[in-house]
Amino acid sequence: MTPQTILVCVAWPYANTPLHAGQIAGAYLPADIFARYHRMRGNRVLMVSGSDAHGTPITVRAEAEGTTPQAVFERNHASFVDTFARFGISFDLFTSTATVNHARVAQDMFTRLIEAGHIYTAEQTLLFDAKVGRFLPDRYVEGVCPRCGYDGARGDQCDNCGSTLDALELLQPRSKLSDATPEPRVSEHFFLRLSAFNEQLRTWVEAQTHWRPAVRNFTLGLLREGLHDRAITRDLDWGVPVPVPGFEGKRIYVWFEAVIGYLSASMEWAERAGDPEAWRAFWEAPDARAYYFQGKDNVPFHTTIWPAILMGYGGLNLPYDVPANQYVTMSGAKASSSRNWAVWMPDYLDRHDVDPLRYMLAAVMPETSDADFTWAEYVRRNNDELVATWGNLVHRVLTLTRRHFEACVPAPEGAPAPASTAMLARVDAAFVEAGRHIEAVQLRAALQTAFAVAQEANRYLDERAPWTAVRTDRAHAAETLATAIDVIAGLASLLRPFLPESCERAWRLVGQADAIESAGWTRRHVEAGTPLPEPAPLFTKLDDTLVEEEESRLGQSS
RNA sequence: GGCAGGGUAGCUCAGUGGUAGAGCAGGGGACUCAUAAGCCCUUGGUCGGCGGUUCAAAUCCGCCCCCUGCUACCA
Repeated sequence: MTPQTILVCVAWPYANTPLHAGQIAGAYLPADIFARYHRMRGNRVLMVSGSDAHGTPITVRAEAEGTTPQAVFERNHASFVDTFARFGISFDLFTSTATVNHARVAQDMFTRLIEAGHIYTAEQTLLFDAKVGRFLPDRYVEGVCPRCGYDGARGDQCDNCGSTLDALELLQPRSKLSDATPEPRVSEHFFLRLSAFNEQLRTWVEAQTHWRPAVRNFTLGLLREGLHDRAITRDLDWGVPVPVPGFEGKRIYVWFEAVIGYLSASMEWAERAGDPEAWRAFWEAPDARAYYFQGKDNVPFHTTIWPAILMGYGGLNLPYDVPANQYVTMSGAKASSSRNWAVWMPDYLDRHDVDPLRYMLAAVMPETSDADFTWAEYVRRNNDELVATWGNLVHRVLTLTRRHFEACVPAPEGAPAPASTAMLARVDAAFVEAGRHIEAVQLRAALQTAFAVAQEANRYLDERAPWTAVRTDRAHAAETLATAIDVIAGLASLLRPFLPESCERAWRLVGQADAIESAGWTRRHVEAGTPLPEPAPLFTKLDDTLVEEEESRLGQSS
């Protein structure tokens, strides 16, 4: 089979707070599992993302802290890089939108879209906060709702009556940044002619029948209503400068500029790899596929705006799939930075192992609906599933083999038992089935497929009872244990996209010295006579007191 | 309000026309290699509500209720 070319694009985290487990489950973990699988298959994979350095919330946060946007960005970017490294998110490049390269690529795209007539200028009346000297996004204006009189409506919407508002309509408006009364000012901005792409997008999306229903239907809904042209520049000083004379004080707006990061990061990767043209294989080859992993809040940007930009620019591949996840809630409530309602990744990684969380998040991955994270469920899944089903399988087989067969893989005599042949066939079938699930980005199902094999292997062992057979029929026990070791080697590969660290250890425990991925996406046969090291448990059983300790951290001000 | 997704066993969820499923929790049992793990059996559900189509509906249609998200200048 000829290798496929797979571009794995992952949402650009906003560099104003550290990452929490919900973001990991929404985009980074599924992307990583998907990329690791395709690499094991021998496919050509490029997985990129980076920190989104720009945008008003970063400047607001910098002011609140008495520091600079640059400092806020740098601190959180360093935190992201550290989290991904420790959590095993295997980016080929994790960069940022603060690079010279990114600014150049974004400006080039901006310029080319102007030349092609897809971007035009128009005047806009916006609210301006004279006290902080800044134009205000609608969300940063509060006031009295003109519909219901509620005092506390935001510039975009009234939470009391649900009306969609225009910030200019608010009575007694006040700036959330300074409490000043904002004043309307006229400013000239660039607009992306999204409306012109509406029908082209609709035809395209209708053909994407492999997309998740939530993503496709939602997008078709947007297109049915009709896209509006959007302003893509802002009166800010933090961001990528508008590359047009007379607009020196303005910046390209983040959502237009950040999605271009997928392309600029691919180019940066190619440059660093010493082959500056290497990105083209992922972006220009007709059979290359691009997958965009992210949370549901980012769907419109990846199914309408970014494709429209690509259509306008020309010559680059549109997304093949946008497997957006729903949200992971924390003990029933939406994750929130301000209320400290989240599992913060740097904290988690300081206190716990990586794979139990990767397992938990993959097992409840919110592929079709929101999923809930509780520490009780985390402990249960660790103890009942990782430790008891998979870890114990490895441990019982290896301790038994070590004790009775001189710490080497036993040599079976004669033809294998039908039950053993069936067991190995089950493992082989699981590679096909799990692979099919992963390629369809149904990762929960793929993990279940692998775990069903571990359960089956425990059943197989109980039926064959090698601990009894070893006293009466040594050849029978030898054959069973040799088979079980092959099953473990297979499971180590099957589970490795999900649990890279512990699968690496399992691989060593069955006497393998090479890299686990060199076996590819197949079961490796472990040769008779292979020496086995002293077995050590793959996972640690957790105490229930952990639940209380961790839950007490939720909602506390840190 | 509009749009989208979801509402199935105590919990977490699978199941898109043909006699309701899995894991965990609860109950019982045989075993003993293993981190008292694993294995077998079992209790448990008017599939959100009402109506309709059909020989047959968790599944298709209509209305309603509840949860989540989006609603375009937060990204």
